[in-house]
Amino acid sequence: MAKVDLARRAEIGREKRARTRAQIVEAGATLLGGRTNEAITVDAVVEAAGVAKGTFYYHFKSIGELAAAVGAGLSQSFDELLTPARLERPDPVDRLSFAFIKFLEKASADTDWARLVIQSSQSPIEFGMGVRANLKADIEEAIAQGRVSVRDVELAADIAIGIWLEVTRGIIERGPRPGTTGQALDATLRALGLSQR
Amino acid sequence: MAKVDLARRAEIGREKRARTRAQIVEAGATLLGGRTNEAITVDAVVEAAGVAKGTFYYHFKSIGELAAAVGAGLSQSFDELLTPARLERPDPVDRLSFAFIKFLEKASADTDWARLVIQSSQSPIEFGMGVRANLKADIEEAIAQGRVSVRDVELAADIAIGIWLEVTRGIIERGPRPGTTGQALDATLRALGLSQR
DNA sequence: TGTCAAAACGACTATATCGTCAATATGAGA
DNA sequence: TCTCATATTGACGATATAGTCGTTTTGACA
Repeated sequence: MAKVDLARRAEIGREKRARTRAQIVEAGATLLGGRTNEAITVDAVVEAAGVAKGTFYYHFKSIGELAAAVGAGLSQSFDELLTPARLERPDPVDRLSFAFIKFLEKASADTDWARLVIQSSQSPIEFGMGVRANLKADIEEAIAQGRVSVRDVELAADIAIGIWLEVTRGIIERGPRPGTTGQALDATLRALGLSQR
Repeated sequence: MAKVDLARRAEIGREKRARTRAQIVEAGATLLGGRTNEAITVDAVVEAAGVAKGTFYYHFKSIGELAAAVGAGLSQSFDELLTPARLERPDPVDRLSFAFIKFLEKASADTDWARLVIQSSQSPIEFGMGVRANLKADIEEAIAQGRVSVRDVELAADIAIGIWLEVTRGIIERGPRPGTTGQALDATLRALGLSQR
């Protein structure tokens, strides 16, 4: 009777499910990044993803849940950009500088990604917090070493994040310019009052 | 026959019109500042303003037109904050510093205003452009005097605006802290590589 | 090739929001 | 008090979007 392997069936299901789900998440990311101010609709998402409406609700309970999934993907892209190089850098300022440059290069190369980050930065609910936590840890370490003139960690984080976000907006708006990345980093380090090691 | 003064009638109308219109604009400003991500609705505006739906459409063609009116009011508040003091300051760095401090103080004192500015900064369509133009003029003058190490005016503007916006977000999020305003200004001047006169 | 559980579909109802318009209210001056 | 141009009202039909659900398709495996 039990001739079918139910576990295998479920696995197949999971794989197919993952493909379609990825389509929807990608469409959602594009729409979320490109919106001006009005909210995105389920109809717009399913049209962009090329799936039926029922399929959307099979995968997500609401647009909010989709947005959360997009945010999770964004978090992952940040981690992938950073994690490998973080461990091998003992100096907090090196880590901070590396991340700053890396993110800015990514934004220059992938405008859609940049738009999405900018949009997501509006709601600091979950995604931006991880990045900020890393940044704050680096700054705190540098402060402890007496190398930062801005004493308030939160303020220092705001300064670095603010410069990064607005420079990224500039790249989106006016395109990447040679030298911008390095100059932006230098400006940020000066702003924090960082003395070289 | 012509016993009524038509011009006077029209004036009365204009006054009453202005009052109701102001109510709607104020409600719109609150909603636009407080929104998370979904678009605001006409129904929400009329409820907040305490007027009927028809009244909204009597004054505005759409939500977009209301948003434009709110943006115009915001522009005006910036000008009022600045203009009187701008003319009597010959030094561009003084002007820039004054504006930076003034805006930050205003944001600390009036959180609703700050929220609205943050939200409006997303769409650099018209409102933010005036502020940016002033800022760029000041920076350009300082660059011409050889006092700024960041040579790209657009980048310099992005840096100053970025710091201001994110510090303002911090104030909204975590409340104003003593010393933040001055430290943020110092950091901005360092970021731009400004040497004192 | 047939089976079947998971996945996808899309038509449908419910609800929200838009935008209109005929009717009513307002209020300064005659 | 009456007039009337202007402003305000809110019910209404039109449209857009949300969310449901019975039906159909898919595809690995027996």
